[in-house]
Amino acid sequence: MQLMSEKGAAGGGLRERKKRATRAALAEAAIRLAAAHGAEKVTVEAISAAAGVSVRTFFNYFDTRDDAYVVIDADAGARIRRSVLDAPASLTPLEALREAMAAELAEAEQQHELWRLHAEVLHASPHLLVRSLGAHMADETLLAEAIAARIRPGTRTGDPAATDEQRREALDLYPRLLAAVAATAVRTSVEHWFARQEEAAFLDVFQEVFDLLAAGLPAPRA
Amino acid sequence: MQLMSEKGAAGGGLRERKKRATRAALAEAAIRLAAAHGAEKVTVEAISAAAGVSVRTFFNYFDTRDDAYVVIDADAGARIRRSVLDAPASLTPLEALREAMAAELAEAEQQHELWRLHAEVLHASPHLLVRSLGAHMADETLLAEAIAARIRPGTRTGDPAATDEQRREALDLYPRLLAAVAATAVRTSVEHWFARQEEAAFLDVFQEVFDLLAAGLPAPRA
DNA sequence: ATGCATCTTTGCATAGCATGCAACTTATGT
DNA sequence: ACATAAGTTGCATGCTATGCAAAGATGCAT
Repeated sequence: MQLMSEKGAAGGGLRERKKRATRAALAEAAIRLAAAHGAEKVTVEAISAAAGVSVRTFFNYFDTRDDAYVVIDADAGARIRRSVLDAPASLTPLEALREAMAAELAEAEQQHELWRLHAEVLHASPHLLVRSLGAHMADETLLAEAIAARIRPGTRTGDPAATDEQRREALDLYPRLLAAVAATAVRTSVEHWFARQEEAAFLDVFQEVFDLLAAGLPAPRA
Repeated sequence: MQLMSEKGAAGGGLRERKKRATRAALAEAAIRLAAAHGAEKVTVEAISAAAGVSVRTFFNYFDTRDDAYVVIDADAGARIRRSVLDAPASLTPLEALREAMAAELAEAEQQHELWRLHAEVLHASPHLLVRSLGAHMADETLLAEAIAARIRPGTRTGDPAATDEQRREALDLYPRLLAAVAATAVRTSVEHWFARQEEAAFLDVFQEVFDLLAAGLPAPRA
């Protein structure tokens, strides 16, 4: 019995592959239609038709229409957490976080077309940007756990039996704040970069944000 | 001609007062019903009936059902902005922000019952917490503008002719980040306080969060 | 007070989102 | 090949949300 199925990989039986294909087809159809006609104008019926499944099946994969717009890579959070845990001990938690997220974002930027379409769609309707935040909030709690585990190696992390409620209550203020601020850093970086694309590369903006945070948000040249 | 009508005050004609009353009645009915039966189980019909208006009228006041849950005090943002602008020049932007928000939160905490019901409802369904963030995001842009104006007094703020798009593009990274981080600070404080209500008063948690931010999120006792 | 202009509320019609259920089709394991 | 489990589909249903036009309430000038 292999330990495989990191569940983001390509393996699995025909069934799993088909499911992933269907989900991907729905997500991509949703984004392309949204980019073309505006997110609010696209009906679930249109998305389903473009992906070649019934409307009912769409709702087997996504709880709401908007979920199809915002869930890009369901495994990114897990990779970031592992990266935080595995980072050299010489790094501060904030530095480890910066490295982990920078690596992930650099990879995301490779898939240029989809990343760009996503940015466009989300930017076009703030409503979706908010949902995107929401999609990352469960991740945020898990990330806070990983940070806590890094600081205090005794802490157990990734316990599947724990409810979100329990996770939240067990957390100290510091890891919680760090995770929240990191998510905010990403969001702010994306917004600023998108507003001024000509002036700066995305990863540079991201680094500058973390520099500001590490410096305690000092008042700029008064 | 008085300078009055800070539009949160009690003044105004009968029409305005009635409108505010209706809106308040809807918001309060929504929160009470949500606290009692669960936010998702409450229909717009029930909220409208409890407030004594028609369903259609509900949608004249709120774009979506969930908006009724999250919009507590529509003028809080404006007060914070003014407070930031009026703060003594000796304070850093971060300090001015902390003072402004602490004052506002202290007042909110006075209205104990509603504040508490809100916290409960939002905490019970993360979905709404997300929408709450969204409701504050427009405010966030305005706040970033106010911060920019405080730093560079030449900057115009509160121009009603500017679109959100224009506002966003004009902003520097620093004020944008500061506004975003401040909003995150509030959210994190509320979450942590709610998870451990016995252990610490809310405003103390809030102060600690800002201390951590001002110190550059240093690694805790390793 | 009377009448007019403006704003607000309301019911009705309509479209789209979302869920439960039962029937049907397709993989998987033996 | 067979039985079981998993996935898909259509149908019925309820709720959210918007446009429109009629009716009601308010503000204002005379």
